[in-house]
Amino acid sequence: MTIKEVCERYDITADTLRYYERVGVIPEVTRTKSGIRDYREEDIQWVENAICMRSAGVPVEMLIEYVKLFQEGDSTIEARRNLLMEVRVGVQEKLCQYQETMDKLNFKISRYEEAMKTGVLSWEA
Amino acid sequence: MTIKEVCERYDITADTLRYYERVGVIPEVTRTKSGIRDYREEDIQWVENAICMRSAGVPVEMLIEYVKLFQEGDSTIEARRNLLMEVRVGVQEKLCQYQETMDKLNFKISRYEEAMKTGVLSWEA
DNA sequence: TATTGACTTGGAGTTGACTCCAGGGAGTAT
DNA sequence: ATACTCCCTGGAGTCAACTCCAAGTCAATA
Repeated sequence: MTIKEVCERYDITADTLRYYERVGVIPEVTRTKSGIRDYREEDIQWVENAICMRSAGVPVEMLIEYVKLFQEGDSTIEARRNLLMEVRVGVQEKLCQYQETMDKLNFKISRYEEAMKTGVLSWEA
Repeated sequence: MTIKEVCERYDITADTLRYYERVGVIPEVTRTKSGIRDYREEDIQWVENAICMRSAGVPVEMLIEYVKLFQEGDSTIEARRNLLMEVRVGVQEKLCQYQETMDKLNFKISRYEEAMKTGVLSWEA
């Protein structure tokens, strides 16, 4: 799979994909003999993973750390699990904040709808 | 309430509070006659709101727009509701992505726990 | 009244995560 | 074999959102 196909499939730019590889958010991608990236199944799994984690705000730093540990082999299993658990704490916290904000937004919007129907606005902010 | 007290209460820096005010994420804060910020109930409501929205990744730009509309008065009620609905779409989308990432993390972590118990690792990434 | 510590401003600097670009190679269609 | 479109690299540039700083003011205490 060429870089372009991956871009289209995941709606991400080629620059970002190359950047991820360069800094180590994903391991080095398979290449053709002339040096062109040829994303195999495994490479794509890493790309998918990176996109998923980044979409939840997991810092690039942590993804790099994970890949590094992964490449060190089975002796880092526990360290990887610990890292994932640390990531999870952060994501869970953010998830709660997003939910709280959703609640607040729903409340505010309903007040606005009310105000628009009745013409009454008994509040601020 | 002094800026320091607000900082401590919301675990935010004074620089950030001043920045929010400067760019218009919150309206101008009440001052003492000598020009020192004295956060009143209403000011604090705005601060709380800003922190909540920012914690869900709502762009500063949108908060500024909201405050601007608010200050234009009742004629902008509908515009404000529309803005909030636009914000809600973004937050909802992010909320889903966070949930998806949580699921993935839980799955990965459980696989690691499994591997640590059994010593078997039949997977990658 | 002198020091201390918190407050003020405007502007410059930092950070994380991309995003763009110049200069050059490669593979296919005409 | 020329054009066209894609690909490559290393490095510089951009952007949002802070974060820091210098230089000065203010208020409470020794």
